[in-house]
Amino acid sequence: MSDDFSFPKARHLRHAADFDRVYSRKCRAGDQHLLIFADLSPVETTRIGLSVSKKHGNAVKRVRIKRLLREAYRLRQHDIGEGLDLILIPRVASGGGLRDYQSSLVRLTHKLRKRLSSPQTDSSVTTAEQQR
RNA sequence: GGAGUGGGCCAGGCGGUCGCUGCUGGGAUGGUCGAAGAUCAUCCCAGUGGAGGAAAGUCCGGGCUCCGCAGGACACGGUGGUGGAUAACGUCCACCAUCCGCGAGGAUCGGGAAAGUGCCACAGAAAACACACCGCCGAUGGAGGAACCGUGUUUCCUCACAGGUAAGGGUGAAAUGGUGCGGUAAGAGCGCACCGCGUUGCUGGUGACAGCGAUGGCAGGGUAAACCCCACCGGGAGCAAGACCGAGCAGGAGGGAGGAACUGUCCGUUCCGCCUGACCUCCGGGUAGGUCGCGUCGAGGUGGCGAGCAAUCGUCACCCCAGAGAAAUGACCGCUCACGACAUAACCCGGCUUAUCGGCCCACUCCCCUU
RNA sequence: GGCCCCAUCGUCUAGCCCGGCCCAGGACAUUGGAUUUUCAGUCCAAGAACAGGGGUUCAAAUCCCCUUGGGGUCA
Repeated sequence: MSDDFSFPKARHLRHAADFDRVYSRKCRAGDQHLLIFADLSPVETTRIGLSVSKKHGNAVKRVRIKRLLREAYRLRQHDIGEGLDLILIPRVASGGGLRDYQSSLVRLTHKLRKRLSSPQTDSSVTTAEQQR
């Protein structure tokens, strides 16, 4: 499993309802390259969504940032683990490369996972189920 | 060799590893159908395809879809030399006119201002109506005066009264053809020559128009990207169009006194109901969402031949060439070179405009040098 | 993706339709001065803009075209 770096469509966050759920959870973390919203996923896998505003430039520049973010997740997905829904928002003036996005992604998701797991009980999944 | 004009083409290349996506073939797991098997969903393997010359801006035109529509007129909007091309166009081609360039060539929203209306600041006598004003003249007529071998139908002077003129009038973007000669009291196309303009005839051309001739002394400022007139064109909205399926919630019709959970059954308990209707069946509209529209067939591409000056058209052969949907072409490494610009299809085409690192090719013009 | 609208001093705006008196007017703000023992207030004065480029015209903030930057709307 650890040598599988594929990134199929099931790992994309695709529906407006999913985006609204993650945004309304209001659990976010950021550094100079990225801002990440997170929530526990109703499915077993981790899914990511991308939001790149028009302030980043024309379509070529925005699509390039999305590709870098997907590539960063693809290469480091085993350091992140399963069961999260993430929305990645790049900072406007960061100018980050692939390595910047990789390190930011891993560090911020670990922080977010700890924060999502900490309230009340140990088992994060059952907590999420009870809340839902 | 230098300077330049017009047109066309390319848009880094090769290799390796990981990854995304459409299609085809094979396989695995699960669901549905009575089996063989079919079909759907997910995944794996192999093969194969995978952005642009502007994909951009959305400035025009068309296809396509829905809505509207007997016909006509008006309004509104657009186009604007002529002829052709085209599905159509505000596009393209050829030609004409005007302007620019020594030239190859380039530019032009290029109908009408002798249909009408409006506007033309400041300056200027006057801004479109021809005069008036300042001027010039005063030949002719008039008034006054002077001269004389001459007493006159004489000559000269003055006035600016009648009158004649449009040469000139600092301006202005623009002022009633221009230059020259003659002519006159002063002047004036008043006369003449050349140029410009109008009318008209002939010739050439499909036509815009051109050439030649005759004739008229001359019409008459600019602005229509001001209203307008003329000719031609145009129904409206747009794939988030539109078609199909369709949870949930609410609604309607019929049935209806029970229904649901704890539990497989009975008992029991709890909850929701008993005409202000729980629950069941059916119905239409249709939200979230999904499928199609949507890329195997097109105003399609490549090559040949033919028609045409060309745009383009005809014909023959071959080819199938992106199809996503929070949205696919990327990441890393190595080599190489001119060290890589602008910029990512979203229903599809034909154009225009704008952005752009550079490189290559063809045709032509001018200047210089050598043979 | 389609359709539509807007752009004027630091800010809010007038002028645009119908071109000229516009090197663009007003309010608030800023700066300087006067008044006042000082501050506030009041009065006087100054600076400061037609998004950019091209065209039509004698003349453009205004008319036409292109570009840039904002905004709205349609599931």
